[in-house]
Amino acid sequence: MEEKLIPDIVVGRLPLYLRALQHMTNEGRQVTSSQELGERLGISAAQIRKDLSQFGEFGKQGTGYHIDFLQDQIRKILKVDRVWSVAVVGAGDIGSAVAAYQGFANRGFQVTMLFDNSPAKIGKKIGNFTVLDIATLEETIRKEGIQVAMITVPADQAQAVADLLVKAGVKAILNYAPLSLNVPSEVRVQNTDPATHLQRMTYYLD
Amino acid sequence: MEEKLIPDIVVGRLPLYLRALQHMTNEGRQVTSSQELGERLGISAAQIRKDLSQFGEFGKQGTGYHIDFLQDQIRKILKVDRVWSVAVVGAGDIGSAVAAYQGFANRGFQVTMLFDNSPAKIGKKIGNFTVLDIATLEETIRKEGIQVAMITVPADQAQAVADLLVKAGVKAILNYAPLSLNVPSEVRVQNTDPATHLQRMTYYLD
DNA sequence: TAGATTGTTAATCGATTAACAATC
DNA sequence: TAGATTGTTAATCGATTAACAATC
Repeated sequence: MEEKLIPDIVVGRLPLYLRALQHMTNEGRQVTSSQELGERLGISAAQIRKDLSQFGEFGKQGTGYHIDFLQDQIRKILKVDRVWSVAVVGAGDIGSAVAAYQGFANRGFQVTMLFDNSPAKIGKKIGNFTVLDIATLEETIRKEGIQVAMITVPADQAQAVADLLVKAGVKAILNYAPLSLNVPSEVRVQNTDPATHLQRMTYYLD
Repeated sequence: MEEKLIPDIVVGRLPLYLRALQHMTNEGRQVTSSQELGERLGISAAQIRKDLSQFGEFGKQGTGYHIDFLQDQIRKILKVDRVWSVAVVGAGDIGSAVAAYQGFANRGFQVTMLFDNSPAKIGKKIGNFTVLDIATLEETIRKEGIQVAMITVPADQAQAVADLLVKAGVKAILNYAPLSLNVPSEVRVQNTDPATHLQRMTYYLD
């Protein structure tokens, strides 16, 4: 049923559109246009229309887009019209922070497990989570059918954790460790490394 | 002295090259090639050579690149051959975690200040930091000449904080709040929103 | 109707890759 | 020397933008 091949760069912009639309809903807005969306996001109106047109016709000439309707459509496209269970591996500062993060609500995700390998942490409470033993990760994740995980362990353990997650059936990994993970091509990885992000900006400073 | 205009997408890959080279150094390696780097990073060898050639000739035919030398060159290009002072605004879970993050060492950054607006936090110790009053932000950042900051406040306060940082002279912002910031064109922003990253991957799941 | 804005096509622009002479 | 790998050019590929007929 997936007819067309959509460029990944287009898929990558949809979450930004969705976020802006949710923001507009919070402001009590009903209708928007490609131009307004573009101004908010720093993206051209033509590009937004082109991106959306890959998936269907969601607007009306002369009027624009109904915000609620477009939101629903993008949620379906991105498959965040449901709640994905997320496992967090690594109960350090970052892992604890993302496990407690309030920002996943209404965006399609709920952290349901927090793993670590440290005997000092296993079994202890961190926020609402009881830290689980990483030795039980594969079995637990497979049993629950979890497909989404975040890696928040130190760099030297991240690849081993990734291997374990892949073995357990995880198909999408958000990696906070500062290195490039090696995974099979059917597994998606997104990296978020604060030093890398900052280094990308210092080039432009004096 | 900046002769050529370098595409931002090229600048964005340099931190990845640098990270891989640092990793190789840790493994005790001396020499690498565009092919090896490419395999590690999932980038074509041709692209790596092309990217590097924008800045100079760093390799030798038949041999490849001296890792230490190339690292030094990229550090200079990215201006991380020095240590940038970084201000963190927002002393919640995420702000506290990035303020304590060990991964900035040797990558050009040191968090030196942690701000918040909550009377319950101001003056208290969080890790090695005494939380500073956001009311003093502009003056303090300007006096110290800080150009790099991270925003880790809730979404509804992020734009106001960004405005304040820009007024204080900050030129590079790493934004953890889930919204698009509006800043003048001379200020760089990088966004990192876990829900957005995850939504970019669920499209490919079943 | 007049004005606004979509969806789409064609044109432009930019990025990636392939190929190879140069040379270590 | 023979083999390897660079830096660079030209070709290819893909993404963005401009423009406009369709139509609400």
